Amino acid sequence: MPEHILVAVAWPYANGPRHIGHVAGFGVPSDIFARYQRLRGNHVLMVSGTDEHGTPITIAADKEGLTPREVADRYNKVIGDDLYNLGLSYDTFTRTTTANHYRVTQDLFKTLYEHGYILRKETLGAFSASTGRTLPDRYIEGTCPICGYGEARGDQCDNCGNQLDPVDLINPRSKIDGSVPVFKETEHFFLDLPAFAEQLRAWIERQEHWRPNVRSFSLNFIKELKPRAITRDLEWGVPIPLPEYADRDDKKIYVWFDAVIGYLSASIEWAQNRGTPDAWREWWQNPAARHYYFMGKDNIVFHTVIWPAQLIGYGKGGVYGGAAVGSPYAAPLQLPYNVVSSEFLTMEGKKFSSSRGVVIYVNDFLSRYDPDPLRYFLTIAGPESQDTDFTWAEFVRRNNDELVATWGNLVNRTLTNVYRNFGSVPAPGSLTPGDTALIAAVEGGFATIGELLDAARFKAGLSEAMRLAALVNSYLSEQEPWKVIKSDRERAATIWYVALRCVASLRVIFTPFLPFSSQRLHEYLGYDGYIAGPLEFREYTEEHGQSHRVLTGDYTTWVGRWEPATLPVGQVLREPRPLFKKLDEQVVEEELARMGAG
RNA sequence: GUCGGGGUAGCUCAGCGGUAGAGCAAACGGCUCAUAAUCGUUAGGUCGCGGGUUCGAAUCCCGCCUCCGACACCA
Repeated sequence: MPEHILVAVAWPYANGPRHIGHVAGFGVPSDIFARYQRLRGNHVLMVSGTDEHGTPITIAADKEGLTPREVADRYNKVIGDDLYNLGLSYDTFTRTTTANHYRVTQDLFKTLYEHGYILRKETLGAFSASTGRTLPDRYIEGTCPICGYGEARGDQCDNCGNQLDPVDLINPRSKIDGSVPVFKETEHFFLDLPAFAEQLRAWIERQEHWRPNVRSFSLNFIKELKPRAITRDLEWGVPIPLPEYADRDDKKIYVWFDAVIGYLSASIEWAQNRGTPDAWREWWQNPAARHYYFMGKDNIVFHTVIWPAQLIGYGKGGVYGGAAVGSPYAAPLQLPYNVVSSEFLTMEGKKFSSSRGVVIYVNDFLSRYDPDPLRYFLTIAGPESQDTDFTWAEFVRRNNDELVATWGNLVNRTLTNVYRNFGSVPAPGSLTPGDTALIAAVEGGFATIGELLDAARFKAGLSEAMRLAALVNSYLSEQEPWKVIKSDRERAATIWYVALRCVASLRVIFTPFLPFSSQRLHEYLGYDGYIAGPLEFREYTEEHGQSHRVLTGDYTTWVGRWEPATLPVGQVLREPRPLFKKLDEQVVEEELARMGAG
């Protein structure tokens, strides 16, 4: 029976282009998972969007002489294009500046406030004397009151490591323009996390299927919960939905509070856009639905503690918590089923840093290389369970010696031989025990690799798929059908049939990992339709007349099934071409020189 | 500083209580259908250091060295 699976992907922040470390953490793993679940026949809803509020966007806007909205527009487009070009199959990739998102965010805020889970408190905040804007602690520097270090930050001294309060800095100044900050009392709203501590602890303890680091980190985190500020003195954000703040433009909901709500608001938008406004409830109010969240390790507590607290506190309240007329679903909004966090990717041994030129942007990468080799590398050598290193030498090697040599070559030698000698799927004679053993081994991959993907073990899944491909190469070397065909055409036809049938099944197995090349293989083998087709952008206009672009696709028409391929004898093959390109070793030096120059 | 995660073959990584693994690189051999691709064999590690628990530890515990993260207004 098909299940409802929500694939909730971290929202990339729209203050600049994203680098390959970002998509390694949230993008590629979530897409492998979603594509696999669709092949299984499950009802997948994969949502995300660009995260467009917060101080870093306003700072980027000041720097570039633009409005925050213009910055968000620019990078929403860049990031959306990147995800499209990588083949990340979102059902809805939207943005946090839609009217829909504002509406949902304000409903959650208002409902939590009415339920008593949002507290008001006066705090001392730092403001820039020149612009009047809030200065986040980390944008203030001065002399450390403890060790005397001259360039301590407002939140922490990098010299002695002590946590600081910006009020205590000697000679504080703004890191942005050098002016002396002004400190004044300001009211803020706090999410009462301690109120949820016991429920959260009990809930997290039950999640034994979570990765151990995610679970223990979260349990540790909730030992010392304090109310957490969810508003900021900032003009760029979702307005606070209380009458006394209706006319004020200096205080907004904090970006983190609204960004996680995006998972819900994007689901609602998806349902609205396809003309079935209540369809999102099949995922959010269906107790049997499972929600998987994908993100980098820096985001864990937002998804295991803060967002669940928001959902628990919202309960069955508000506009979206209750039952819809005629809907069979009335349960409270679903909590995460699994929170899959990745570690970090480093670059030639160093931490990514755009300011220091240690960076490879997705769009730059894809302007010179194909998406599947990048997806391959980020899966087989990605930061799934620990930090891993990207080097150009390793990328070229993985591409040439693994992807091209093992899988690409198996496909190419099989298709080329069959196409040339038979033109269509040859009729096999009787199969030997060796033939059936190979077929059984490859087809067993649907069970073993399926289990690995269900458990979000993508690296192990892809390794196993590669092992199966190598098995078929080994079979061909042993059987030598190119020799056999000279004396026994029927036996040669049988060998090629066996190899081709294995390739046809591997085509399905590789689809979640390598959708672009799998689609081409699908066509070469003579199949019709999409096993992994194109994505599309659609433009939607909201009630206030503003429109925005959504990345989506018509995935229900795709034809793949996560099961051994049927390969009809006589199916006519299309002329094959190599699936992947071998890269020249020179690429390594060129890319390193490019990075040095940038 | 506090908390957490790493340190395993030349390289990149898996294993996480029961005789040390994979891929690549290296050496040798086979094949020549295939993008000079492939297949087989061999070699290669006192599993960061020092203690401890255990019949038995890379795997659990303690200490140390080292690298990397998180630590509320950095998404």
